[in-house]
Amino acid sequence: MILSSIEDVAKLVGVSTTTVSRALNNKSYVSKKTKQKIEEAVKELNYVPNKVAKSLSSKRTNIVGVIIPSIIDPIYSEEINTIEKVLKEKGVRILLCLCPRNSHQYELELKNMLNSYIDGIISAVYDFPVTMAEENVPFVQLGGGKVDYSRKVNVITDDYEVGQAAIKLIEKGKHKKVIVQHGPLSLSEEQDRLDAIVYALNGSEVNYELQLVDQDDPYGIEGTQNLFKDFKDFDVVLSRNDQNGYQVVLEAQRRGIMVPSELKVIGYGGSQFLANMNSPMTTISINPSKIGNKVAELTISMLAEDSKKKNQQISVPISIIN
Amino acid sequence: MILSSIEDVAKLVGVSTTTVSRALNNKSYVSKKTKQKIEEAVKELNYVPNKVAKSLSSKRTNIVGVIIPSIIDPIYSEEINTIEKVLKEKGVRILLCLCPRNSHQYELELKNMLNSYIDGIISAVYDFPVTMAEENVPFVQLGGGKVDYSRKVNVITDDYEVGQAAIKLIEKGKHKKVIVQHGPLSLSEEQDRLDAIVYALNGSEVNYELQLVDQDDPYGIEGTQNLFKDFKDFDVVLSRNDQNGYQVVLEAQRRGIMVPSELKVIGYGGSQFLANMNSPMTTISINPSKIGNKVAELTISMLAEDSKKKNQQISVPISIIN
DNA sequence: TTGTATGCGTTATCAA
DNA sequence: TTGATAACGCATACAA
Repeated sequence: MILSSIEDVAKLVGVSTTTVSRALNNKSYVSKKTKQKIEEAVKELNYVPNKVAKSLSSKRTNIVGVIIPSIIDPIYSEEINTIEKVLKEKGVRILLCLCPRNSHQYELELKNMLNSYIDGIISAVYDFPVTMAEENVPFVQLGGGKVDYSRKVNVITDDYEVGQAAIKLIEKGKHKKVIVQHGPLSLSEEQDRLDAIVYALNGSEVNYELQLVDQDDPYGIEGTQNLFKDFKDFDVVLSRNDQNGYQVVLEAQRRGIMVPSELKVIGYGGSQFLANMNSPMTTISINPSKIGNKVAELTISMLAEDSKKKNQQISVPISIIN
Repeated sequence: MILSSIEDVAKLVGVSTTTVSRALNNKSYVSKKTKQKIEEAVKELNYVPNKVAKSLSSKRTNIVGVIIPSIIDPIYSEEINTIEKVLKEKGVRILLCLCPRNSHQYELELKNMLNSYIDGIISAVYDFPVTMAEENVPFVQLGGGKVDYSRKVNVITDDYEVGQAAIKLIEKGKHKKVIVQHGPLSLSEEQDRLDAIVYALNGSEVNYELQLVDQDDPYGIEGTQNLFKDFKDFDVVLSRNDQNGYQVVLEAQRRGIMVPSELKVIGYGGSQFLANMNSPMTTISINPSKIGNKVAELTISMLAEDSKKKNQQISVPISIIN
């Protein structure tokens, strides 16, 4: 494809590229006459400024990298959906990068993004110490359950709140045994949330057991099989996410177990997608759209200020979906 | 953030930038000695080549723009998931752009992407005549039901197949009335698929009615309400997508209608996400992961060949999920 | 095997 | 109000 450059426009009008640049960017004074001529030439040549060149000069791309572990998970879909829309309004676009939580791929991805096309990073993958690379870019941590002061900006869901919500949903003395599902505890996010939940459960004398569920089980199928295979006599499941909760409900129904009367299933997530599935579980919603909104706002302000000093830790309140 | 440039490396080693460039890109011969020195300097300075500069010079970004109407829809999530992974292996990254099907936003988005950061476009939004802009970029049409020869590369689901599959699922003479859901017919994709289905239904003397469902009803809630409000005595629903199908099943169950014995619900889509929801509907799966794979492959080959001449229209077969 | 000069398209600085 | 020149960081043609 042959594209016209600013020089083509300049030649056509008979001015310098400087003048064209000024006219198009409304910098300093350009006479109305030449400005008009330039605009005509732009149309005639179908000229569009080359953003790569612009970026090389300005050191700005108006692109942010977004790193998430999965786009299949409706929580992330919903967050990304909001983030993209809000950022777009501000002329910021997103470079999407899928990266497992615990892999060394992350460092590569990060390094790849740095010194490249991005003005900042939004990442839901943060289970690593802050690297030097990361340190020098506007970085927004998307999600997590504990404020991480080593990172400049976090938008989290307070694990303590989650624990307290869980204990409120589990009426004391009424249940025999709670199964608490969790992902691999090598991931700080998993460990933190589990800690908060266990803390809450211990505080209210509830009998519970832990179930480790695999990371690579996006639909909660395997976790559910194992739940019913490995555990007995439970009447509450605090599932790792709504997908797992949904499957637990399905399996319970297959086995003729009434939900929630005989088995209470508590989900975690609260994406609109699963909320509309009408599963008889109760869900602790992290309000993904709100999180997305906050993340986008903070990203915008970080980019605008061009000062990486301002630390902000924001916790988006949870809510309960029945 | 202060980044080191190729010149910093060159100075440190005491060679020219040309030599450094050659050493790092393995072009022509560089003595082992200097090469080693350069590598050390790179490490010391934590040098990473600036991709923007690289792109300005090479006219290549290794980024493709991906335009889809929604990331909430699991069909697109699943496609994007595959596309991102396959492209990543080849060093290609994706700029994600959400854009409604029928809005004029599309032209803006397209223009915005052109002359900017992308080597090509993958788009599930194609309900417009081919614009001049689009014409000059490697363009892959993601989805659709009819080969569109005006576009260079399509990966589609053959509407005819869909119609034939539908008619096979609707046993002749056994059903009273089929409701065929469809989106706004101003969208060619909707019109084409409906045509194919109607053609199939007419050919087998099945009684049917059409229901227009809103585009902005991502979970199929409203469409389902209207279905039961506006139509009577139907015993098959050919839903617009799995989300609608799922909701129809839910509402039927609420009303005490047995699915599928009293009401047969046929979904369309076949994302793993919904397939795992265990809804008693039958789904015509377009096999989104396969589509994503094909799209990614074709994209890679288009970019590699750097020749936009080769037209390819590929139809990914459907399958039935029970 | 290495270096010089030039170009990629734009913006900013300094002059006129 | 306009223009010449340098700079952004890298790659390549041409020389040496």
